[in-house]
Amino acid sequence: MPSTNETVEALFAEWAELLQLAGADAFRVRAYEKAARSIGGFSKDLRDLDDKGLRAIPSVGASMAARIREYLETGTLHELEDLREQVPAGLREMMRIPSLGPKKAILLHETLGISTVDELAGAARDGKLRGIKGLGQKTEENLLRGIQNLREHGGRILIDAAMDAAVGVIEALRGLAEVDQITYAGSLRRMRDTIGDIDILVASANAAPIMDSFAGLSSVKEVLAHGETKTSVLTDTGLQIDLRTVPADAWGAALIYFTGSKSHNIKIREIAVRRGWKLSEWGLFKADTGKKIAAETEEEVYEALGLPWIPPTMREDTGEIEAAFAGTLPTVVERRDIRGDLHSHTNLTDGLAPLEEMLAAAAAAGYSYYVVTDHAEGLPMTGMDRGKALAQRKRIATLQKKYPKMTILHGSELNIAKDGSVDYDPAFLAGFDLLVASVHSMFRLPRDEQTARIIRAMENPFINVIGHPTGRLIGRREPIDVDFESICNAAVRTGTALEVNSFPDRMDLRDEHVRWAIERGVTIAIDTDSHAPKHLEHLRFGVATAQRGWARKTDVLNARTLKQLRTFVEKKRPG
DNA sequence: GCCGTTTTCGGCCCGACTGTTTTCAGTCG
Repeated sequence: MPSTNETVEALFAEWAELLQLAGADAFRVRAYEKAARSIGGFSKDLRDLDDKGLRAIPSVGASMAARIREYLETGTLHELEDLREQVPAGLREMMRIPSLGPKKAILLHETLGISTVDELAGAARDGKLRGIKGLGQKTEENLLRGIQNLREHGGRILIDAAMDAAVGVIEALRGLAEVDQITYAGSLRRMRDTIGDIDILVASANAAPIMDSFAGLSSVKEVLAHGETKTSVLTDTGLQIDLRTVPADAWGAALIYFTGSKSHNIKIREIAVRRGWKLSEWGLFKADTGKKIAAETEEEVYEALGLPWIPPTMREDTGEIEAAFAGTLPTVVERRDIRGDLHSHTNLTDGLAPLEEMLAAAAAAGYSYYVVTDHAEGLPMTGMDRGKALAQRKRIATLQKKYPKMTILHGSELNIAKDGSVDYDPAFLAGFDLLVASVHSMFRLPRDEQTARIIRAMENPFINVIGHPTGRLIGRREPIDVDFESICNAAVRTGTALEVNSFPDRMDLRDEHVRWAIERGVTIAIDTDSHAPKHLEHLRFGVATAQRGWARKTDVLNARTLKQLRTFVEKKRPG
């Protein structure tokens, strides 16, 4: 469900790339990039803003505001259309190849007439790149390898796979005598829902042996760069891992730098520059004398800049720096705030483990309550029926005796039909403690129908949580098309929570939706949708997604006590 | 193209590494 803001963000980002390829001034390009990000992260719908409101968006001036207005009124951007005519679309595609930026793309286009990735691959194979100034044999090899890798792996991986790879490297290197500290940084530390490459940071006074060990790991297929403080490799699964080393006394500055995001870093560096300082991965220094001001910990560096420590998940330059200065940076929800899971399965339906094992895992996680929500009769493939549901409820009552500290609740994940109705009748629904309802089919309904369908489900007094609200499967299925604003309003009006599903290929709601939702007063539920005991560990991804959406503990239904949770359910039910 | 506890014009983040250079441009994060 691309919102207007997301659509305009994508258009401006494309505009920035096309400007680069048209040879425009670099600062002008950056202005478009900044505006794109700023619009994408803005919490009000562009359609609801007048010209003054548009210009209040950071990095949007008179010119950008006029263009946004043009798009809102005509559905098109005539200058962008002109640029598209001027610059072959294939050149943008070519810039996805590592080591190929706008300058080389232009050079290849102007000298050889190359305007697609395929043409480039052909030209490189035929040796046609030789002899062009600035391009040698090595460049030719790198481009061919880059194209192959792009075709085989095509970009980003899910966060759990990235985490496994990062932890693997860390475990392999942690034991080296030269390693003082080691951790992952980059988009993995910020917990974006997909990860492009992995950044590992090491504190050490003697980097060379670490670099060599890293380059020699058995999973390394190819060493892309091997310098004194930085080594980049490609693993056998096509994943790029960058290792950087810094002295221990620069750890904090380096961690900030390598955690990013890039735009967050740029903004705090600008703050440093305005004070006559210079911030880099080596520390915060006085620009004139080079005297060190701070470097050892993240807290010290932020404090020197006049800022509180900002959680990595919030470092996206979507207003966190301004909020930090104003003292309004929210204290975001933490893993330890979560008291239970509201969405889980067993092998009674499509889970992989029996009830006993799921409960044991939940108790081990320290939960004070846990809701078992197997699918309902509306999904025939699961073979569920009312008798089985009631039998499960009985078993739960028996098993409850084993868990004095954890209350086991009986729920179900209902299926939302095309018209918004769900499984079972009200009398049967009333027998459950808590109910999740989710879309499992008809993902391509028109926006009006899809929105009405979800809202009707929320109006059902027995439904407490909408599971994976947009239905996306990252890389495999687009989110359903709904009017998210209306969904949020209905969620607040009906007392229904929207789920942040922690499953790595869902992450749904996603970060931006969470931010929109909580700004509108929506209660969210951070669930794992576990189908096996080990899936309970995915909770941290959901918590991180909620943090990325600036959710506080008070915004989260399952950060509340059991009594408060029951009140939330009872308040909606009739009678 | 944006923006202003220096400014409505003249700035705009910083450093590592590669490749093809013989002093640096391009790319990346």
